[in-house]
Amino acid sequence: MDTVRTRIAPSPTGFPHIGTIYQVLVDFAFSRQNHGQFVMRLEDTDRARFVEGAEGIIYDAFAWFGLAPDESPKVGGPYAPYRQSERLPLYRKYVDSLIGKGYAYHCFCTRGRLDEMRKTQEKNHQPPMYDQTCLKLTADEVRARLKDGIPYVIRMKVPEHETIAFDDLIAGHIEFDSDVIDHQVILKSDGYPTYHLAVVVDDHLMEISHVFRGKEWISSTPKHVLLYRYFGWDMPVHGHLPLILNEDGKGKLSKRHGHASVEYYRKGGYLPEAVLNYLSNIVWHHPEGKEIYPLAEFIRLFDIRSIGSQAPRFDLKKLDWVNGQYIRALDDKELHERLVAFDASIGTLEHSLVSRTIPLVKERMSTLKEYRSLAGFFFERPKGFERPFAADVLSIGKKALEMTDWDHEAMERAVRSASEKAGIKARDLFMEIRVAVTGKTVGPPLLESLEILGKEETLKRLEIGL
RNA sequence: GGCGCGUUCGUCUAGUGGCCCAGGACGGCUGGUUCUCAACCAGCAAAUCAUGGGUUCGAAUCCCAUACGCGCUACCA
Repeated sequence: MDTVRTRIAPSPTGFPHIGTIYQVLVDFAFSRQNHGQFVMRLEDTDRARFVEGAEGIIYDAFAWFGLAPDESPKVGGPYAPYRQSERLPLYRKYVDSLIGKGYAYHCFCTRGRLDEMRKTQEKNHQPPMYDQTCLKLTADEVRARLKDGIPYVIRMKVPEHETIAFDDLIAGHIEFDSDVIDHQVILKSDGYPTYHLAVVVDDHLMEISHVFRGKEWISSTPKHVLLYRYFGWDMPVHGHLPLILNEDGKGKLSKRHGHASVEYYRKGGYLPEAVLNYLSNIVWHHPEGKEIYPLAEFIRLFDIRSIGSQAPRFDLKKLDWVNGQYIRALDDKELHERLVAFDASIGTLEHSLVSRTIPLVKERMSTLKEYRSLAGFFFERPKGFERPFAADVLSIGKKALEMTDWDHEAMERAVRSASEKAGIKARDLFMEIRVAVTGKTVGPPLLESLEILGKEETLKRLEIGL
């Protein structure tokens, strides 16, 4: 069997989309499962949408998830260059061969004419497609226009009344009537190829064996089938992944929604392995019904053919749960390191103090971001209080704590006996102390927290409360 | 409008003709451990398997139609 080679081809148009990572996960896992390579190619043919610096951000994102490509513009590889903008002469050469074989032609139609044409088609309830005006041009007419310097694009021809079929690894057998396939532009007037030409040429030249991409591409695939046929090349196996929908199920996960961007998860305190695990659950179902499993297990067990075809919604609540599971599975030392890596300001806090707070807040966190709100009171006095407190009750607590040894078991005995003596519920007394010391009505176990806070600081805060 | 794909609890799903009066997870609710929250444990509610027709002794599972949803329909990817 030939080597398995998968590829991701992002466009440098901004922060990477979580859908890209979802694809990378499949590419990566499939290539590892089959002892192949995973390639990254930069699809920077759209100069209008190009964003400076986006390429670096893409590497960062991949690295954060631990899904680094084996070949890329950055690390190079035997099929360089991996940036499409550096492969322009190549596309030109293949386009010329297509023209030579009569599978593509020059089109001199202006944007204005094209827009006009589409408008009329829409008005007449016809499918908006190129009307093939320039297909009728004679060789001499083409030569003359070229000589006059009239701008042009190259379009691919499409046979009439033919069924174009392909077998999709995920979606199964798909057929299209060639009459609904447009004479797609394959080379733009600026000399850049469109996606359709570039993807076919590059996937072939880079010896990509398996193409995984979102299902939105399925309607374009017949064009690619045709192109492979025109070139006389074998087509790689294609697998179209189900789209991920927005939380409300209306439309595919879009950049309008903040959580479509990888940045959202990084800044939100999510662990990359948890996000990957969640993404794995979207694309695949564990045979034992497990929902939490490491990437290695996904790579070992997942079956590309078992992927469903329906588009799931993105469920942030479930991601939070998965993330919480991963946080709780971390040992305290590792969680500490992760917190510092996530938020450098946590690294400036007293190290041993942070260490002691971690066991208390760990099971209360679903994201790293929550550490600050959960443990903030250890490091600074509350700036406000969620509710006022009863001074008389509080003074009972203060007296009890003043006289006790400073370990939480002794403190508990002291607080309980004080509340009994005063005829108030212990839980009410706990609550008053909690609000005065932490500013909040909920939080980590009170007495253990006070033990860490220290007697002096605790009493000082109670004093202020009175 | 055309073409393509899809439709099982609120959400993600298991399920490929009898083992399903449909199982699991998230979320919700109730109770327990407990100083609160969280966590953990126990339990509850929640799907006439989109609808209508077939096929079959038997259908969530196969076929057809309808409805709805999503995707594509650019010199964007």
